[in-house]
Amino acid sequence: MPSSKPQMSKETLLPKLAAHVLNHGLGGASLRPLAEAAGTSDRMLIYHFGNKEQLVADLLEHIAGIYSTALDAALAAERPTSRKECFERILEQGQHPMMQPFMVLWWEIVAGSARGIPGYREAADAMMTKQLAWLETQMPENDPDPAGGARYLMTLLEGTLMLGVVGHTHTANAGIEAGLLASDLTPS
Amino acid sequence: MPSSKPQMSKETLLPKLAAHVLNHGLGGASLRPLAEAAGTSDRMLIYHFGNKEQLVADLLEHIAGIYSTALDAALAAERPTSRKECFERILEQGQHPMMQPFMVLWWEIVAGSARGIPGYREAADAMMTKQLAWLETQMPENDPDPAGGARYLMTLLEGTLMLGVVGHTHTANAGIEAGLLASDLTPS
DNA sequence: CAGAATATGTAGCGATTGCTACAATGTCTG
DNA sequence: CAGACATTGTAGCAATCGCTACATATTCTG
Repeated sequence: MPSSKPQMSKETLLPKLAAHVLNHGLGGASLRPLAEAAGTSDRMLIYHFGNKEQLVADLLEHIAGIYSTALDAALAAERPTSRKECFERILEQGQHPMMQPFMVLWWEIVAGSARGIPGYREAADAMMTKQLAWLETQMPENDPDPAGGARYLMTLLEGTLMLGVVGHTHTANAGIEAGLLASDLTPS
Repeated sequence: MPSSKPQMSKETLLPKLAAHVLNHGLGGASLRPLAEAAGTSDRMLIYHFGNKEQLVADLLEHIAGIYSTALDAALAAERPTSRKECFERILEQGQHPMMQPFMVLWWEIVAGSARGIPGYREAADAMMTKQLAWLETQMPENDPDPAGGARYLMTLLEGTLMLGVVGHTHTANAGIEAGLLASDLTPS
């Protein structure tokens, strides 16, 4: 019998759990469907994580880690030459259909963070911190204020994403056109 | 017996339901607690709204209406003199403790909109449309592009609020400082 | 090999979920 | 007043919830 024991643990479970959560949401997920997606039982999920709250917290931390490594792997080959170009590249990437499940989950994390559900805020904070650091590396080389500029672009980016989610892409686009151009300090 | 019949209906129920939802969330709300908060029974909620999905949709529409009239009543006495002042005023208002329950609910609505839950997107869209129109009336009198400026400020505002929710107020503040000042087209 | 510790299956508990069947009140219209 | 219709209470159903008790298997340790 060459079949070795599956030997489940938190670490082997979390990726499958994360995959399920990305497709079906986090708040509405219950133990039995989660367990089935991970090839185990609710009984074992409680055994490994203690309770559901801890499972969700661990899961959020894991997802934040996934996001972090995804950003590390997404360094652009060539830097943009203006803040506007930088903004548009990143926005395009965030709106890519491949990113959609993650974006849907992201807003759930934001909502959980606002409501103070344990684990949500820490995960959201970590992801934003990571994104900010990443964005700093993507700023135009000749930008006079890369740190401030990255924070500025990030604020605009998050606002644009939110408006997009509620069907106001046009509003954000017009806003970007009216404001970002005027503030693009990048020397041309 | 002078006590007249309460005569419940959708219209008399919705305000009490909205109050409960503002304090306890929308997604996690179940019929029996909602009914108790409204002084009735789950049986009657189903009777009046047909099913829970319709109840939530009606409730969201009602809450959007509340938001709309609140904005109508919140016209500033005097117009700001710069985009930055305009932005800061509105942000301060949005961060007022009184607004907190509404903001918490707002992110839940955004998350529901992203996930495509019926009714959420319509309500979110309506509230953003209303806020945009209101913001246009609050722009500095001498702004060269009130329409575009309002959309620009709104994008920045929503980004700032989101970053604040996840513990990145400092990031948004630095971004505003670095970007909004440079793009303030208002003649001084 | 014996016993301890770890890992897993089976079965179920009490609570809550949205919703319904049925009956009993009203209240309004003819 | 009679009957139609609108409103409401009581009771409960099938499903699902997080979680646990108990027994069994497996693996590690002495």
